[in-house]
Amino acid sequence: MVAIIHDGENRAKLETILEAARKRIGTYGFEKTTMQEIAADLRISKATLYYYFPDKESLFSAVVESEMEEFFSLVRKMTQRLKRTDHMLQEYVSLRHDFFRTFVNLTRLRISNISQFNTQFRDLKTRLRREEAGLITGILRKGRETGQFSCSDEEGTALLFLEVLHGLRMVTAQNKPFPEISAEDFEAIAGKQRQFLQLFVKSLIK
Amino acid sequence: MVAIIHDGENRAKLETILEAARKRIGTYGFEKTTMQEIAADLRISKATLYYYFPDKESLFSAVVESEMEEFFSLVRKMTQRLKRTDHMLQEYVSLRHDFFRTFVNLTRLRISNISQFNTQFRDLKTRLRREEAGLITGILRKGRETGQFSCSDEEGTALLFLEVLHGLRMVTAQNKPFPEISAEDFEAIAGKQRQFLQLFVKSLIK
DNA sequence: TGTTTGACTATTTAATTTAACGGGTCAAAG
DNA sequence: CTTTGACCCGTTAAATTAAATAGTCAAACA
Repeated sequence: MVAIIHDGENRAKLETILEAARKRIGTYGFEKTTMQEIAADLRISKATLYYYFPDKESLFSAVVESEMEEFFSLVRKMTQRLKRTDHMLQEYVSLRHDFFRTFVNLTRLRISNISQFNTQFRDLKTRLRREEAGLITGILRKGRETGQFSCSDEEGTALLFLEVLHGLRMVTAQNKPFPEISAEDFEAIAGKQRQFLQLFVKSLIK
Repeated sequence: MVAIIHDGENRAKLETILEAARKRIGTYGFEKTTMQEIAADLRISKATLYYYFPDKESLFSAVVESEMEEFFSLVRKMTQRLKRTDHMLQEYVSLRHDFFRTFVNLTRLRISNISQFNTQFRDLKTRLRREEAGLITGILRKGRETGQFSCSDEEGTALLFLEVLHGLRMVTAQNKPFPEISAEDFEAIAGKQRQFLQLFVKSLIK
Protein backbone atom coordinates (compact mmCIF):
# COMPACT_ATOMS: atom_id res chain seq x y z
CA MET A 1 0.00 0.00 0.00
CA VAL A 2 1.15 3.49 -0.77
CA ALA A 3 0.94 6.48 1.50
CA ILE A 4 -0.90 8.66 -0.98
CA ILE A 5 -4.02 6.53 -0.74
CA HIS A 6 -6.09 7.64 2.22
CA ASP A 7 -8.41 4.88 3.29
CA GLY A 8 -9.85 3.93 6.63
CA GLU A 9 -7.44 3.33 9.44
CA ASN A 10 -4.49 4.39 7.35
CA ARG A 11 -6.11 7.77 7.12
CA ALA A 12 -6.17 7.95 10.91
CA LYS A 13 -2.46 7.24 11.11
CA LEU A 14 -1.74 9.94 8.59
CA GLU A 15 -3.76 12.33 10.71
CA THR A 16 -1.76 11.58 13.84
CA ILE A 17 1.45 12.17 11.93
CA LEU A 18 0.17 15.44 10.55
CA GLU A 19 -0.87 16.48 14.02
CA ALA A 20 2.54 15.75 15.51
CA ALA A 21 4.25 17.54 12.65
CA ARG A 22 1.91 20.50 13.02
CA LYS A 23 2.79 20.88 16.68
CA ARG A 24 6.51 20.80 16.03
CA ILE A 25 6.29 23.16 13.09
CA GLY A 26 4.03 25.53 14.93
CA THR A 27 6.51 25.79 17.76
CA TYR A 28 9.88 25.57 16.07
CA GLY A 29 9.25 26.25 12.39
CA PHE A 30 10.25 24.20 9.39
CA GLU A 31 13.98 24.39 9.59
CA LYS A 32 14.25 23.53 13.24
CA THR A 33 11.92 20.56 13.05
CA THR A 34 13.52 17.25 12.17
CA MET A 35 11.93 14.07 11.01
CA GLN A 36 13.64 12.31 13.89
CA GLU A 37 11.86 14.58 16.38
CA ILE A 38 8.46 14.02 14.86
CA ALA A 39 9.08 10.30 14.90
CA ALA A 40 10.20 10.44 18.53
CA ASP A 41 7.05 12.36 19.49
CA LEU A 42 4.98 9.60 17.95
CA ARG A 43 7.24 6.95 19.39
CA ILE A 44 7.82 5.42 16.02
CA SER A 45 10.97 5.19 13.96
CA LYS A 46 12.01 7.72 11.39
CA ALA A 47 11.80 5.02 8.72
CA THR A 48 8.12 4.59 9.46
CA LEU A 49 7.57 8.26 8.83
CA TYR A 50 9.16 7.75 5.45
CA TYR A 51 6.80 4.92 4.84
CA TYR A 52 3.88 7.33 5.04
CA PHE A 53 5.46 10.39 3.45
CA PRO A 54 8.03 10.18 0.67
CA ASP A 55 10.02 13.11 2.00
CA LYS A 56 10.09 15.97 4.46
CA GLU A 57 8.77 18.41 1.95
CA SER A 58 5.67 16.35 1.31
CA LEU A 59 4.91 16.04 5.00
CA PHE A 60 5.32 19.74 5.56
CA SER A 61 3.30 20.64 2.52
CA ALA A 62 0.52 18.40 3.77
CA VAL A 63 0.56 20.21 7.11
CA VAL A 64 0.37 23.63 5.51
CA GLU A 65 -2.33 22.51 3.16
CA SER A 66 -4.52 21.10 5.88
CA GLU A 67 -4.10 24.22 7.99
CA MET A 68 -5.00 26.42 5.08
CA GLU A 69 -7.99 24.28 4.21
CA GLU A 70 -9.28 24.79 7.71
CA PHE A 71 -8.84 28.50 7.37
CA PHE A 72 -10.62 28.54 4.03
CA SER A 73 -13.41 26.51 5.48
CA LEU A 74 -13.91 29.03 8.27
CA VAL A 75 -13.92 31.84 5.74
CA ARG A 76 -16.52 30.17 3.56
CA LYS A 77 -18.83 29.54 6.49
CA MET A 78 -18.41 33.14 7.53
CA THR A 79 -19.30 34.50 4.10
CA GLN A 80 -22.48 32.46 4.12
CA ARG A 81 -23.39 33.67 7.56
CA LEU A 82 -22.93 37.40 6.98
CA LYS A 83 -24.95 39.69 4.76
CA ARG A 84 -22.85 42.85 4.52
CA THR A 85 -19.79 42.46 2.37
CA ASP A 86 -17.84 45.07 4.32
CA HIS A 87 -18.37 42.97 7.42
CA MET A 88 -17.12 39.98 5.49
CA LEU A 89 -13.86 41.75 4.71
CA GLN A 90 -13.60 42.80 8.32
CA GLU A 91 -14.10 39.26 9.51
CA TYR A 92 -11.72 37.96 6.91
CA VAL A 93 -8.91 40.16 8.20
CA SER A 94 -9.69 39.08 11.72
CA LEU A 95 -9.70 35.38 10.90
CA ARG A 96 -6.54 35.63 8.89
CA HIS A 97 -4.85 37.42 11.70
CA ASP A 98 -5.75 34.73 14.21
CA PHE A 99 -4.64 32.10 11.79
CA PHE A 100 -1.22 33.63 11.35
CA ARG A 101 -0.82 34.18 15.03
CA THR A 102 -0.87 30.45 15.66
CA PHE A 103 1.23 29.75 12.63
CA VAL A 104 3.95 32.34 12.83
CA ASN A 105 6.92 30.11 12.92
CA LEU A 106 5.78 28.63 9.73
CA THR A 107 6.16 31.99 8.08
CA ARG A 108 9.58 32.32 9.62
CA LEU A 109 10.96 29.98 7.03
CA ARG A 110 13.88 31.78 5.49
CA ILE A 111 13.38 32.76 1.89
CA SER A 112 16.76 31.39 0.93
CA ASN A 113 15.64 27.99 2.09
CA ILE A 114 12.34 28.15 0.30
CA SER A 115 14.19 28.10 -2.97
CA GLN A 116 15.92 24.94 -1.79
CA PHE A 117 12.58 23.27 -1.43
CA ASN A 118 11.50 21.76 -4.64
CA THR A 119 8.94 23.25 -6.94
CA GLN A 120 6.32 21.41 -4.91
CA PHE A 121 6.45 23.90 -2.10
CA ARG A 122 6.43 26.89 -4.33
CA ASP A 123 3.50 25.46 -6.24
CA LEU A 124 1.55 25.01 -3.03
CA LYS A 125 2.25 28.58 -2.05
CA THR A 126 1.02 30.02 -5.30
CA ARG A 127 -2.02 27.73 -5.26
CA LEU A 128 -3.00 28.88 -1.79
CA ARG A 129 -2.40 32.46 -2.79
CA ARG A 130 -4.68 32.04 -5.76
CA GLU A 131 -7.34 30.39 -3.65
CA GLU A 132 -7.17 33.22 -1.18
CA ALA A 133 -7.43 35.79 -3.92
CA GLY A 134 -10.47 33.91 -5.16
CA LEU A 135 -12.20 34.26 -1.82
CA ILE A 136 -11.64 38.01 -1.74
CA THR A 137 -12.64 38.37 -5.35
CA GLY A 138 -15.83 36.56 -4.49
CA ILE A 139 -16.62 38.97 -1.69
CA LEU A 140 -15.96 41.96 -3.92
CA ARG A 141 -18.18 40.53 -6.65
CA LYS A 142 -20.94 39.86 -4.20
CA GLY A 143 -20.53 43.42 -3.01
CA ARG A 144 -21.01 44.73 -6.49
CA GLU A 145 -23.94 42.44 -7.29
CA THR A 146 -25.78 43.50 -4.14
CA GLY A 147 -24.97 47.14 -4.74
CA GLN A 148 -22.81 47.48 -1.66
CA PHE A 149 -19.54 48.02 -3.51
CA SER A 150 -18.65 49.68 -6.76
CA CYS A 151 -15.49 48.13 -8.05
CA SER A 152 -14.17 47.38 -11.47
CA ASP A 153 -11.43 44.79 -11.74
CA GLU A 154 -12.26 42.75 -8.66
CA GLU A 155 -9.36 40.41 -9.25
CA GLY A 156 -6.71 43.10 -9.34
CA THR A 157 -8.24 44.79 -6.34
CA ALA A 158 -8.30 41.53 -4.39
CA LEU A 159 -4.62 40.93 -5.13
CA LEU A 160 -3.73 44.44 -4.04
CA PHE A 161 -5.77 43.97 -0.89
CA LEU A 162 -3.88 40.81 0.03
CA GLU A 163 -0.51 42.27 -0.79
CA VAL A 164 -1.12 45.31 1.35
CA LEU A 165 -2.12 43.11 4.29
CA HIS A 166 0.97 41.02 3.74
CA GLY A 167 3.09 44.13 3.44
CA LEU A 168 1.80 45.62 6.67
CA ARG A 169 2.58 42.38 8.41
CA MET A 170 6.11 42.37 7.04
CA VAL A 171 6.82 45.99 7.78
CA THR A 172 5.83 45.59 11.39
CA ALA A 173 7.45 42.23 12.02
CA GLN A 174 10.53 42.87 9.96
CA ASN A 175 13.36 43.62 12.34
CA LYS A 176 12.57 41.13 15.05
CA PRO A 177 15.50 38.80 15.91
CA PHE A 178 13.60 35.58 15.93
CA PRO A 179 10.92 34.37 18.21
CA GLU A 180 10.28 37.91 19.23
CA ILE A 181 7.07 38.77 17.51
CA SER A 182 5.44 39.98 20.67
CA ALA A 183 1.78 40.28 21.49
CA GLU A 184 2.16 44.02 21.03
CA ASP A 185 3.53 43.48 17.55
CA PHE A 186 0.54 41.34 16.71
CA GLU A 187 -1.74 44.02 18.03
CA ALA A 188 0.11 46.65 16.02
CA ILE A 189 -0.32 44.60 12.88
CA ALA A 190 -3.99 44.09 13.58
CA GLY A 191 -4.44 47.82 14.18
CA LYS A 192 -2.82 48.83 10.95
CA GLN A 193 -4.71 46.23 9.01
CA ARG A 194 -7.99 47.47 10.47
CA GLN A 195 -7.08 51.03 9.61
CA PHE A 196 -6.30 49.99 6.07
CA LEU A 197 -9.51 48.02 5.86
CA GLN A 198 -11.50 51.09 6.77
CA LEU A 199 -9.80 53.03 4.03
CA PHE A 200 -10.24 50.17 1.60
CA VAL A 201 -13.94 49.88 2.21
CA LYS A 202 -14.37 53.63 1.92
CA SER A 203 -12.83 53.52 -1.52
CA LEU A 204 -15.27 50.79 -2.54
CA ILE A 205 -18.44 52.37 -1.24
CA LYS A 206 -18.87 55.16 -3.73
CA MET B 1 39.72 72.72 13.83
CA VAL B 2 36.98 70.20 14.19
CA ALA B 3 35.15 68.43 11.42
CA ILE B 4 31.71 69.41 12.61
CA ILE B 5 32.26 73.07 11.73
CA HIS B 6 31.45 73.59 8.08
CA ASP B 7 33.09 76.72 6.85
CA GLY B 8 34.37 77.73 3.44
CA GLU B 9 36.88 75.41 1.85
CA ASN B 10 36.52 72.88 4.60
CA ARG B 11 32.93 72.51 3.56
CA ALA B 12 34.07 71.74 0.03
CA LYS B 13 36.32 68.96 1.27
CA LEU B 14 33.51 67.46 3.28
CA GLU B 15 31.40 67.49 0.16
CA THR B 16 33.97 65.58 -1.87
CA ILE B 17 34.20 62.99 0.87
CA LEU B 18 30.43 62.65 1.01
CA GLU B 19 30.34 62.29 -2.74
CA ALA B 20 32.92 59.52 -2.74
CA ALA B 21 31.16 57.76 0.10
CA ARG B 22 27.83 58.13 -1.65
CA LYS B 23 29.16 56.46 -4.79
CA ARG B 24 30.57 53.52 -2.88
CA ILE B 25 27.50 53.09 -0.74
CA GLY B 26 25.18 53.44 -3.71
CA THR B 27 27.03 50.66 -5.50
CA TYR B 28 28.03 48.28 -2.76
CA GLY B 29 25.90 49.19 0.25
CA PHE B 30 26.98 49.99 3.76
CA GLU B 31 28.46 46.72 4.82
CA LYS B 32 30.60 46.22 1.78
CA THR B 33 32.01 49.72 1.76
CA THR B 34 35.16 50.25 3.82
CA MET B 35 36.74 53.46 4.96
CA GLN B 36 39.93 52.34 3.25
CA GLU B 37 38.15 52.15 -0.08
CA ILE B 38 36.65 55.58 0.23
CA ALA B 39 40.04 56.98 1.18
CA ALA B 40 41.65 55.25 -1.79
CA ASP B 41 39.03 56.67 -4.15
CA LEU B 42 39.91 60.16 -2.91
CA ARG B 43 43.60 59.34 -2.91
CA ILE B 44 43.95 60.33 0.71
CA SER B 45 44.78 58.23 3.72
CA LYS B 46 42.22 56.59 5.90
CA ALA B 47 43.46 58.65 8.85
CA THR B 48 42.48 61.81 7.00
CA LEU B 49 38.97 60.49 6.64
CA TYR B 50 38.88 60.10 10.40
CA TYR B 51 40.03 63.67 10.73
CA TYR B 52 36.83 64.81 9.04
CA PHE B 53 34.44 62.24 10.42
CA PRO B 54 34.73 60.75 13.89
CA ASP B 55 33.62 57.31 12.75
CA LYS B 56 32.09 55.32 9.96
CA GLU B 57 28.63 55.69 11.30
CA SER B 58 28.80 59.47 11.21
CA LEU B 59 30.03 59.51 7.65
CA PHE B 60 27.31 57.15 6.52
CA SER B 61 24.65 59.01 8.40
CA ALA B 62 25.79 62.22 6.75
CA VAL B 63 25.45 60.59 3.35
CA VAL B 64 21.95 59.34 4.02
CA GLU B 65 20.94 62.66 5.48
CA SER B 66 22.13 64.66 2.50
CA GLU B 67 20.42 62.28 0.10
CA MET B 68 17.19 62.52 2.00
CA GLU B 69 17.43 66.30 2.16
CA GLU B 70 17.70 66.41 -1.58
CA PHE B 71 14.63 64.23 -1.88
CA PHE B 72 12.68 66.38 0.55
CA SER B 73 13.73 69.48 -1.34
CA LEU B 74 12.39 68.03 -4.57
CA VAL B 75 9.14 67.16 -2.86
CA ARG B 76 8.68 70.64 -1.43
CA LYS B 77 9.29 72.27 -4.77
CA MET B 78 6.80 69.91 -6.30
CA THR B 79 4.09 70.68 -3.76
CA GLN B 80 4.48 74.37 -4.47
CA ARG B 81 4.31 73.81 -8.19
CA LEU B 82 1.16 71.69 -8.27
CA LYS B 83 -2.40 72.68 -7.43
CA ARG B 84 -4.24 69.39 -7.12
CA THR B 85 -3.40 67.46 -3.99
CA ASP B 86 -4.07 64.11 -5.63
CA HIS B 87 -1.46 64.97 -8.22
CA MET B 88 0.89 65.81 -5.39
CA LEU B 89 0.49 62.34 -3.93
CA GLN B 90 0.98 60.84 -7.34
CA GLU B 91 4.16 62.80 -7.87
CA TYR B 92 5.34 61.97 -4.39
CA VAL B 93 5.11 58.26 -5.05
CA SER B 94 6.93 58.72 -8.32
CA LEU B 95 9.73 60.78 -6.80
CA ARG B 96 10.15 58.39 -3.93
CA HIS B 97 10.33 55.48 -6.27
CA ASP B 98 13.07 57.10 -8.33
CA PHE B 99 14.91 57.98 -5.19
CA PHE B 100 14.91 54.45 -3.92
CA ARG B 101 15.87 53.05 -7.25
CA THR B 102 19.22 54.82 -7.10
CA PHE B 103 19.64 54.06 -3.46
CA VAL B 104 18.67 50.43 -3.22
CA ASN B 105 21.83 49.08 -1.82
CA LEU B 106 21.47 51.45 1.02
CA THR B 107 18.23 49.78 1.97
CA ARG B 108 19.92 46.44 1.69
CA LEU B 109 21.59 47.02 4.99
CA ARG B 110 20.79 44.00 7.03
CA ILE B 111 18.50 44.65 9.93
CA SER B 112 20.72 42.69 12.26
CA ASN B 113 23.50 45.11 11.50
CA ILE B 114 21.35 48.16 11.99
CA SER B 115 21.00 47.26 15.62
CA GLN B 116 24.78 47.17 15.84
CA PHE B 117 24.92 50.74 14.69
CA ASN B 118 24.62 53.05 17.57
CA THR B 119 21.49 54.93 18.47
CA GLN B 120 22.66 57.63 16.09
CA PHE B 121 21.61 55.69 13.07
CA ARG B 122 18.32 54.67 14.48
CA ASP B 123 17.60 58.22 15.48
CA LEU B 124 18.28 59.42 11.98
CA LYS B 125 15.93 56.85 10.60
CA THR B 126 13.06 57.82 12.84
CA ARG B 127 13.72 61.51 12.20
CA LEU B 128 13.55 61.02 8.45
CA ARG B 129 10.45 58.92 8.86
CA ARG B 130 8.81 61.67 10.84
CA GLU B 131 9.84 64.29 8.34
CA GLU B 132 8.39 62.21 5.55
CA ALA B 133 5.16 61.73 7.45
CA GLY B 134 5.05 65.49 7.91
CA LEU B 135 5.20 66.07 4.19
CA ILE B 136 2.32 63.70 3.52
CA THR B 137 0.32 65.12 6.40
CA GLY B 138 0.83 68.56 4.87
CA ILE B 139 -0.54 67.41 1.55
CA LEU B 140 -3.57 65.81 3.19
CA ARG B 141 -4.24 68.98 5.21
CA LYS B 142 -3.96 71.12 2.13
CA GLY B 143 -6.36 68.75 0.44
CA ARG B 144 -8.89 69.22 3.20
CA GLU B 145 -8.45 73.00 3.36
CA THR B 146 -9.00 73.35 -0.36
CA GLY B 147 -11.94 70.98 -0.26
CA GLN B 148 -10.24 68.35 -2.40
CA PHE B 149 -10.01 65.71 0.32
CA SER B 150 -12.15 64.82 3.26
CA CYS B 151 -10.00 63.20 5.86
CA SER B 152 -10.02 63.17 9.60
CA ASP B 153 -6.79 62.22 11.34
CA GLU B 154 -4.36 63.30 8.66
CA GLU B 155 -1.37 62.14 10.69
CA GLY B 156 -2.57 58.60 11.14
CA THR B 157 -3.58 58.40 7.52
CA ALA B 158 -0.19 59.68 6.40
CA LEU B 159 1.58 57.03 8.47
CA LEU B 160 -0.61 54.31 7.07
CA PHE B 161 0.03 55.60 3.57
CA LEU B 162 3.80 55.41 4.05
CA GLU B 163 3.67 52.02 5.66
CA VAL B 164 1.62 50.57 2.88
CA LEU B 165 4.08 51.90 0.30
CA HIS B 166 6.92 50.45 2.32
CA GLY B 167 5.09 47.18 2.69
CA LEU B 168 4.43 46.85 -1.01
CA ARG B 169 8.09 47.46 -1.66
CA MET B 170 9.08 44.77 0.82
CA VAL B 171 6.60 42.20 -0.36
CA THR B 172 7.79 42.47 -3.92
CA ALA B 173 11.50 42.71 -3.24
CA GLN B 174 11.55 40.21 -0.41
CA ASN B 175 12.88 36.98 -1.78
CA LYS B 176 15.61 38.34 -3.97
CA PRO B 177 19.08 36.87 -3.23
CA PHE B 178 21.03 40.08 -3.25
CA PRO B 179 21.74 42.41 -6.06
CA GLU B 180 18.84 40.99 -7.91
CA ILE B 181 16.18 43.61 -7.66
CA SER B 182 15.61 43.70 -11.36
CA ALA B 183 14.12 46.46 -13.45
CA GLU B 184 10.98 44.35 -13.68
CA ASP B 185 10.77 44.19 -9.89
CA PHE B 186 11.02 47.95 -9.72
CA GLU B 187 8.31 48.25 -12.32
CA ALA B 188 6.15 45.81 -10.37
CA ILE B 189 6.57 47.85 -7.21
CA ALA B 190 5.73 51.04 -9.04
CA GLY B 191 2.64 49.44 -10.53
CA LYS B 192 1.33 48.23 -7.21
CA GLN B 193 2.02 51.53 -5.56
CA ARG B 194 0.16 53.34 -8.31
CA GLN B 195 -2.75 50.98 -7.93
CA PHE B 196 -2.82 51.58 -4.21
CA LEU B 197 -2.55 55.32 -4.72
CA GLN B 198 -5.64 55.25 -6.91
CA LEU B 199 -7.53 53.43 -4.20
CA PHE B 200 -6.16 55.74 -1.53
CA VAL B 201 -7.23 58.87 -3.34
CA LYS B 202 -10.67 57.40 -4.00
CA SER B 203 -11.13 56.90 -0.28
CA LEU B 204 -10.22 60.53 0.35
CA ILE B 205 -12.42 62.13 -2.28
CA LYS B 206 -15.79 61.63 -0.71
C1' DT C 1 47.37 76.06 13.92
C1' DG C 2 45.10 73.17 10.84
C1' DT C 3 45.97 69.09 7.97
C1' DT C 4 48.01 64.76 6.54
C1' DT C 5 50.07 60.46 7.19
C1' DG C 6 52.17 55.70 8.13
C1' DA C 7 52.49 52.64 11.52
C1' DC C 8 49.99 50.34 15.12
C1' DT C 9 46.17 47.86 17.90
C1' DA C 10 42.05 45.48 19.03
C1' DT C 11 37.87 43.54 17.25
C1' DT C 12 35.16 41.75 13.63
C1' DT C 13 34.72 39.17 9.94
C1' DA C 14 35.99 35.70 6.61
C1' DA C 15 38.23 31.23 5.33
C1' DT C 16 39.37 26.59 6.69
C1' DT C 17 39.04 22.58 8.79
C1' DT C 18 36.57 19.13 11.42
C1' DA C 19 32.76 16.86 13.75
C1' DA C 20 27.87 16.23 14.22
C1' DC C 21 23.49 15.96 12.35
C1' DG C 22 19.67 15.20 9.45
C1' DG C 23 17.43 13.52 5.18
C1' DG C 24 16.77 9.60 2.85
C1' DT C 25 17.39 4.26 1.65
C1' DC C 26 17.10 -0.68 2.37
C1' DA C 27 17.26 -5.38 3.69
C1' DA C 28 15.26 -7.97 7.02
C1' DA C 29 11.92 -8.95 10.57
C1' DG C 30 7.20 -8.93 12.53
C1' DC D 1 1.43 -4.36 4.85
C1' DT D 2 3.98 -2.25 8.39
C1' DT D 3 7.96 -1.40 11.25
C1' DT D 4 12.63 -1.05 12.23
C1' DG D 5 17.87 -0.58 13.01
C1' DA D 6 21.73 0.08 10.57
C1' DC D 7 23.66 2.50 7.08
C1' DC D 8 25.06 6.31 3.54
C1' DC D 9 25.92 10.91 2.00
C1' DG D 10 25.40 15.71 1.68
C1' DT D 11 24.61 19.71 4.61
C1' DT D 12 25.17 22.26 8.49
C1' DA D 13 27.13 23.64 12.75
C1' DA D 14 31.44 24.19 15.92
C1' DA D 15 36.08 25.13 16.40
C1' DT D 16 40.18 26.99 14.83
C1' DT D 17 42.85 30.01 12.34
C1' DA D 18 43.94 33.80 9.11
C1' DA D 19 42.80 38.20 7.17
C1' DA D 20 40.39 42.75 7.16
C1' DT D 21 38.83 46.65 9.13
C1' DA D 22 37.45 50.34 12.29
C1' DG D 23 39.63 53.37 14.94
C1' DT D 24 44.10 55.76 17.33
C1' DC D 25 48.23 58.50 17.61
C1' DA D 26 52.63 60.52 17.54
C1' DA D 27 55.15 62.74 14.27
C1' DA D 28 55.64 65.38 9.89
C1' DC D 29 54.21 69.12 7.30
C1' DA D 30 52.23 73.34 5.23
